[in-house]
Formats: sequence, structure tokens, C-alpha cells
Amino acid sequence: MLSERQSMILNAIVDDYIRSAEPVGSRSISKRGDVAFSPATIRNEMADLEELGFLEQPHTSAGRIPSNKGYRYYVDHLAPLKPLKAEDLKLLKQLAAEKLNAVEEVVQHAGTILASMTNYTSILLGPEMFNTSLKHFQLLPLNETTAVAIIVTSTGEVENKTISIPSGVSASDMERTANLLNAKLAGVPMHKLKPRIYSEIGQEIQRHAEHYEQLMKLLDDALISGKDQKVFLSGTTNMLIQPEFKDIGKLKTVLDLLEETPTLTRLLNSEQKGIHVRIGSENIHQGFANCSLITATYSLEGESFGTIGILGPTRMEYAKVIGTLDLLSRAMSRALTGRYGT
Amino acid sequence: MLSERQSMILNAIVDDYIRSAEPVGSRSISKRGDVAFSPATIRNEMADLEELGFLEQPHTSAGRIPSNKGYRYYVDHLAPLKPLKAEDLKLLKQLAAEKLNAVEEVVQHAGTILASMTNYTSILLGPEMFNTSLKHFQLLPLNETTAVAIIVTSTGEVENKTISIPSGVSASDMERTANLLNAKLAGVPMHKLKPRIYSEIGQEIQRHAEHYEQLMKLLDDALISGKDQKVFLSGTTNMLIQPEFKDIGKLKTVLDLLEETPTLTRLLNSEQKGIHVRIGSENIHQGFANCSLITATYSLEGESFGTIGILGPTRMEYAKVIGTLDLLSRAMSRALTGRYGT
DNA sequence: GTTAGCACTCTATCTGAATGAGTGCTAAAC
DNA sequence: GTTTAGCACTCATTCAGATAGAGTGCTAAC
Repeated sequence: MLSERQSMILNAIVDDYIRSAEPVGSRSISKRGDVAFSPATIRNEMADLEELGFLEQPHTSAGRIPSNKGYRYYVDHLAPLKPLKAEDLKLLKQLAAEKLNAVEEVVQHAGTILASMTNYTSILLGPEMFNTSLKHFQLLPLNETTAVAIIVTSTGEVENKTISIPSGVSASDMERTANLLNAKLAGVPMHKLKPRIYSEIGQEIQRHAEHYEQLMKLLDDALISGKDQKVFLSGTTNMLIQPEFKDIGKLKTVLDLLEETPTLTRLLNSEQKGIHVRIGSENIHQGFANCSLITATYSLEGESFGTIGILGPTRMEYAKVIGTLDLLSRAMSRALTGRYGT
Repeated sequence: MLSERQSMILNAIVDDYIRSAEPVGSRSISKRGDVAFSPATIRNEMADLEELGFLEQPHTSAGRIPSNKGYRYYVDHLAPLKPLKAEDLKLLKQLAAEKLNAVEEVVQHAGTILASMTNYTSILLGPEMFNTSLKHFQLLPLNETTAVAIIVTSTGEVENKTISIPSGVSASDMERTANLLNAKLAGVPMHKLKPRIYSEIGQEIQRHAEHYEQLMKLLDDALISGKDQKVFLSGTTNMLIQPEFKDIGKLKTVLDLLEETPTLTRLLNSEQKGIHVRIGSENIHQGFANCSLITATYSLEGESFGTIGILGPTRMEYAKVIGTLDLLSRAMSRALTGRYGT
């Protein structure tokens, strides 16, 4: 492992580089004050750190920049969790104070705040269906051929889907079916809905209405929606101000990826509870090779509920972002539990 | 006005510049073939055109580039409506063929196609509330303090809003109120909803339920939503490939503006029926000074319904975009009328 | 009215020199 | 043995000057 002094030097280099985005030289480290050795000594250590893979050198006569391994060490061992600035705390309090009714509004607003606090891009995943249950189901015919299916969840999320009515199915058939679902399945977790329909409701439908097959087909269509978590993006243009993305090509790669909702969902969903940091190539998608992603989960009454992420260049203000994310995820959990807890 | 020959030369210059993004010289015009004069003659005409304000010169020894006035003349007089390429037509047909139920899906999909066909950014405005009517209204209590209000329009759009229940209002109060609205106001145009509530429903509520004031307040809250048209963006990253936006500063100005939904709504809504071209400073917002916006409207049974826009640099392929937009707006109108027409 | 010819202008590109930040090594100091 | 001063060396960046090339405007000839 690294010696005390090596740690200090690595820490100083990462810190400086995060601020300046320029290779860090031995002299500037020596002058910082927190590493009281001469440039020559620091140079020797830097050579060692490079050999160990924690640092890289763009070219022979340049300073050093952290490698992914270097960032990883920095994050795992050193990052001192600075307390947030007063003005940032005020922004966070604002979230709690605002009178937001719908979960989606809370999530959306949290994303905006996060992006403006960090100057990076925020990616938030809305509530997982997994943890909400059915509040109300409705089938509303629009004309002879199409109808709208509306699902309301326990958290007040409304999903809707326009479907075509299978031939032969009447308005009263649909009404009866919807009533049946509400009577039998209100309160059932969303992810258990389909199995329950097949096991219980099917027979009931068969008894009460004609066109069993068609009605089941219709329900199948109606319940496909809402499967996917909603993705909220904020601060995408913050990517533009990062010097590592002054190259339009790299920028486009990242921005294009940010438009792909499924990619984002996959990216954020792969984390368990708590705060996680993925640095550069540790990211699943290789288009994010120059980026780091820090994620946290928020919850409703202890049940993990959704994910918050901050995407920025690998040269990211880890300490600040981790601190912010930690506070914000707690604030969100509190806000939601206060509103929708039993 | 311009002479025949001046027109030809202006046309050639704009055409060349749209392709190359580089100032156009007299020699290259002469070599194109369609203006059979020597460079010297063309130079004389170019000097005149510059004096008249149709052309600009970046510096003394460079070629000419079109001014906004030049583009305007090009668009108004010259742009020959080229027939679309076969592959593009196929893409358009695809839109008609796809089985899309909801209006929003049609709009969204049209935007994607448009962006990929033109390589610019598409901005589409969803249906105007103005032209849809109420299909169904519902109030669903979530717990003691909050409820979800759901509005379904004649086109199958579902708007929902979570609201807090004024104290004293009971579930049965809400149910009765919702039933009343459905009975009395189904089929009423959305924009007439509020006036009708005040004039007719108010008294009814007063007769049937307690807490008149609170219920009216609740309805007021519930109907605020859905006021704004939805904005669909596609191909924002196409801005990055335009050489005029290799300057990150300019790029950020435009991309930031694209995130401001109200600005976009205002921008697109200011047009009457048909196709319109706004060039550079003709745009309302001065952040779009380097851009041109081409808009078209789509309709349902002749009633103007929403707007489609293409945003690109002033150096835009006007002929192609206008042609595409014309076809697409017709295709959308057809698709919608086929599905939701009476 | 049109065009060839030519001087002139201005940008972009290349070259080479100077600058300076930073390293690695060696030898002396602690 | 550890630390540091000193020095030669490397490499990117910057700047000035030279050059090439694209394009113009003007004049005079056709």
C-alpha cells in the first residue's frame, strides 16, 4: 500500500488537478503548504506513484495527472467530506420547504437543484414500479376502436396508454372488467399485478363477460405501460463548460448517450442501496469513458425507491458531490415518507 | 429589384454557401456552369449585391456570404422545391404506417423522423387545449390530505395533477362534484371549461354539497394543469455538427434556450397557419440570432392543432426543409384526422 | 456590356527561435 | 539513509516573420 507521504502527495495532486484541469508539477505541490517537502523529494515520490499506476504523464516534460486508479484511491481513502456551503444548504432546505404534491415534481425539482449546485449533469430515476401498488384502474372508450387505460398508483402517479379495442368487446364489458380489477386488486403491488390477473381475475372475467380472450389481450396491452421508470435529466449543458469536452466529438458522444433513456435506466439501476462512485472505465458504457458517475438511492419508508445520479468528467469534485448527494437523497426520502408514508 | 442575372448569382452564392459553409468567390460561381459569365463580371455584380445588402464580406480578400436579407430573398423568390429523395419519402410513409394510438406518440415520432431526415433540431408542439374537449374528469383521493385530479380529453390525452384536499371536504363531496362535471360538461371544449364551471356548476355544487368555497378552490387547482402545450424536442445534438457552432459559447446559448420550454412555446405559437420561415434576427429571441426557424402547422379536420418547427443555422437547407415540413405536416394531419376525426 | 490582366489585400500556414514549465539524475548536506 | 540543491535535458506553447493562395477591385482592351 501507499506510505503516508505518498497518500498526501496523491491527494494533493488529485485535488489540484480537479481545480485546475492542468497537469500538476512538483513545485506547485511543494508550495501548497500541506506537503512540506522540496520539489525534488516530491518528484521522486511522483515517479514511484506513476510506476504504481496512480498517476499519468501526458508527455515527458509535463506535470502529472491522476489515472483512474488514482481517482479511485482518492475517493476510497482520502476524500474529506467537507461540510456544504451555507448557500448550498439553503437550496436544499428549499426543496423540503416547497409545497410539492406529486412525487414526480419532487424528483424533478431535486434534479434541477442538484445540477445547479454541482454544475454537473443530474440524472434521476423516478419511483420503481416495484414499490408502488395499484390505487385505481380505469378503461375509457374514446370511440369505437380506441380506448384509454389509466392506472393510478399509491403514490399518485398516473400512467396512461391509448389502446385499440379488440373487435367484439363492448363498453359494458370494459366497464365490468375495470370494476373487477379495482375491487380485487386495489392495493396490490404493481409488479404482482399481471400474475394476479392471470391466476384470479381470468376466471372471473370468464364468468361475467363474453370475449374472454379479447379482454385479456386488452388488459395485457394496457399494463405494458408504466413498466419503465421515468428519467429526469437536468443540467446537460453543464457538460459544455467542462474543458475536457471542448472537443465537440467527445461532447457529442456523451450528449447523444444522454438522450438514450434505456441506457440511462440501465446505468443507474445497476446499483444497490447507498452511495456509489463509478470512475471512467468502471462505467458500463464505454461512451462514458471520460466520465464519472456518482449515484445514491432514495427511499420511501426504508424501501429503496429510485436513484439519483450525477454525471461529470472523471476530474470531478468528488468530495462536494458525494456530500451533496448524501444530503439530498436523505432530504428526498424524508420529503416522500412525510407525504406518502403510512 | 434585382435583375435576372443578379438573382442567378445570388442564388448560386447562397446555394454554394449552404453546402460549404465557406465564403464563396467569383471564380467558383463562374465554374459552376449555371452562371455563364466570367469571374470579373460576376465580381462586379457581387459588389452591387453587397451594396444592396444581400451579401457580406468577412474581410477584404475573402469571398461573399449571404446576409439575412440575402437568405430572405433566396427563400422568397428562388428556392426551388426539390422533390424529396426516395429514402426520405420512405421514412415519411413509415410514420403513416406505424400503428400509433396516442396523439402524443404520433407527434413524438414525427419529431424524431424529422430530425433524422434533416440533421437539424426539431421542435414540435403538442395539441392545443383550445381544440380538444373534455372526455372525462375524475377526482381520486390518495389519503386524507391529497388527491389526484385526472382529465381525459377527446383525443385521449390524459393530464393529471396531484392536489391537496381543502380541509372539510369529504370523499363523497369530491365524488359528487366529479360526477356533476362529467354529466354537465362532457364534450365541452377545454378552454370553455372554467367559465362554464363558474356560471353553471357553481350553483349545482352549492345545492348538492357542503363546502362550496373549498370545492371550487379544489377545482381551480385541478384545472390549472394541462394549460400548457407539451413540447417535444428531437435532434438537439445535431446542433453540434454545424460548423457555426464549433464555438462552445454560442452553442451553449442555443442549447440552454432549447431547455426553456416556455420560450419554445412562445416561439412556435406566434405563427398562423401554413409554412413560415424566420431567419436570424427575425426570430423573437435574440439568442437565436444565428439560427433560422421554419415552422408549419398540423391540424385535425381543418382546425389548427399544433406546430412543427425545424431549428438550424441561418445557413440552412431551406428548400429541403420546407419540402419535408410541408409533406410531414400533411401526413400528420391525415394520420390524426383518420384516427380522431368524427 | 463583357472580360483579361494585374496590383493589392488579407488570411492561413509554415518555419524556426525563444520561453518556460517540468522532469530525472547526481552529488552534496543533513 | 533520507532529503535536497543543482543542472542538463525534454517538450509544449508562443511569437514573429516569411510564404502561399484565394479573392478582390480597377483599368484597359475587346
